[in-house]
Amino acid sequence: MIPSLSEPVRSESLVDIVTKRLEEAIVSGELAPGSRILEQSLAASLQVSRGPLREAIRRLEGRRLVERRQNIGVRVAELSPGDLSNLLVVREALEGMAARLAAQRMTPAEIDELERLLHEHADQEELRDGKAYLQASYDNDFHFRIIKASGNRQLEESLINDLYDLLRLYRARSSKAEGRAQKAWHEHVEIVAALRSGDPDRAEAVMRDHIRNARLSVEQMMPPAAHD
Amino acid sequence: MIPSLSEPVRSESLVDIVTKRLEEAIVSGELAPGSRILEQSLAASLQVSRGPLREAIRRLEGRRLVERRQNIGVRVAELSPGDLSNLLVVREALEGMAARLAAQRMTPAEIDELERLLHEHADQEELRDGKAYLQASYDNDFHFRIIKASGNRQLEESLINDLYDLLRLYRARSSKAEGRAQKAWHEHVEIVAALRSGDPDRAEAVMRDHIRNARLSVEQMMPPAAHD
DNA sequence: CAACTGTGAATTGTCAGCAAAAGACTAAGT
DNA sequence: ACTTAGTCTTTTGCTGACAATTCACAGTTG
Repeated sequence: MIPSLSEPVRSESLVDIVTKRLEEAIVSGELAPGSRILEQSLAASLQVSRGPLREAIRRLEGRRLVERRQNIGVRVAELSPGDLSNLLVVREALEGMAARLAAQRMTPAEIDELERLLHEHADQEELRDGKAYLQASYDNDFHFRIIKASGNRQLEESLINDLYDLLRLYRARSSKAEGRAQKAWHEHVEIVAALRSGDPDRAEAVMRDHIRNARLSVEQMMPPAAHD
Repeated sequence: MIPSLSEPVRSESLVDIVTKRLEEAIVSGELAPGSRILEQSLAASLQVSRGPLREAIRRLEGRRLVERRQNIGVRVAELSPGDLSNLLVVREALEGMAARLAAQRMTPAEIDELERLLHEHADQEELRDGKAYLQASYDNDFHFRIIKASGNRQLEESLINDLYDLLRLYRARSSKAEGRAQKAWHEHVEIVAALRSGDPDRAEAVMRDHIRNARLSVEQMMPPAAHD
């Protein structure tokens, strides 16, 4: 494809590229949580010098995706089961609010689109013969749409740029709870219904229930000693 | 004071020092929102080379306190009135949740302490002869205590390390609404009462009302055109 | 006189090298 | 055998220099 002439020729800075690459590697599990990052070797394999790499790492530090210890080195952040539970509490608060705002702002057309997504996924799931399965991309898409429909840019950034990245840190190794998929899908149906009703209180309550259930399901699978 | 022997002798890295210094300068208004940061001159005045300064800036980038544009430079983040309003919505969601959790965890002694803070401030305010005044340090202290009492480290970091810094960006230039001080104090009384009752729903509702009122007060003072 | 082009200064982006700290390994001593 | 001291290697922290880009301003042209 020929790029538009109005677009800049030059690509982003090395720091931007490296940041994205690292972010991708971390949330995908390519760089495992807790694993150490060696500047020299990583810089070599990315074909950049240590300067830009260090700056990219600093940015991820600000977003809590990596942790640095003085003169020791950088590690990919590691979430304890307790941290995960705590993050899901934060998510419950924020996405509950997002659903509240979305209920007041979403157009019927947008809600239709959301419902279409819902049924499309239901069909896919039937093909899989009832096997517990909840495709992450569908789930993300469903939630992202509602978050974006909130019309609150700060809320959107807090959730999508910060919180979801941290959550994916965990999701990279532990898959979703087994029996949750079908239940979660029905909760999505409830959410769409609440959004269509336009009732902010109901939308927030239903969304919070949904995320709270996800948290309880996760907590049930965790070693009880690790709850703190 | 003599430092504990178990503490390291060496100070933090230059990046850590510069990060703190910049953060302080930004939230205090010493570096005004929207103002440009020149690496060379700032590095010179801080007596460090550009490397550590750039890394510190990258960290603040990750926290959205500064914004960088390719080959142009770095600016201190600037919040529109709409952004402020949006941030207060996020705060309402998060601190509502913090109050909910705190209601279930705070000991009577902690609540007494909170109440002591409340009345101490009331006395100070009487001395000021009814003049509308809400000391920022008191207000922060009040809210911080509840946030920390939530026992949720992720929630605490989201609020204190991220959100409050962004909010202070704005507070640096526009002071609190005039008539709010007394009302806000009474709302604080309500919050303490709710916490003492141990009822999570009530605690969350009262805290959300409090922050929502603050937002509405701010929105009233803003140019209506800027609400988006 | 307006608009465009070209030149130079200022600023950001990147790199390589040096200094300092931490970690690993060996060897000696109790 | 276990601890301790010493040395060597690896890795991080920091600096200065160079390259690339942007911005400001003057000169030129229509």
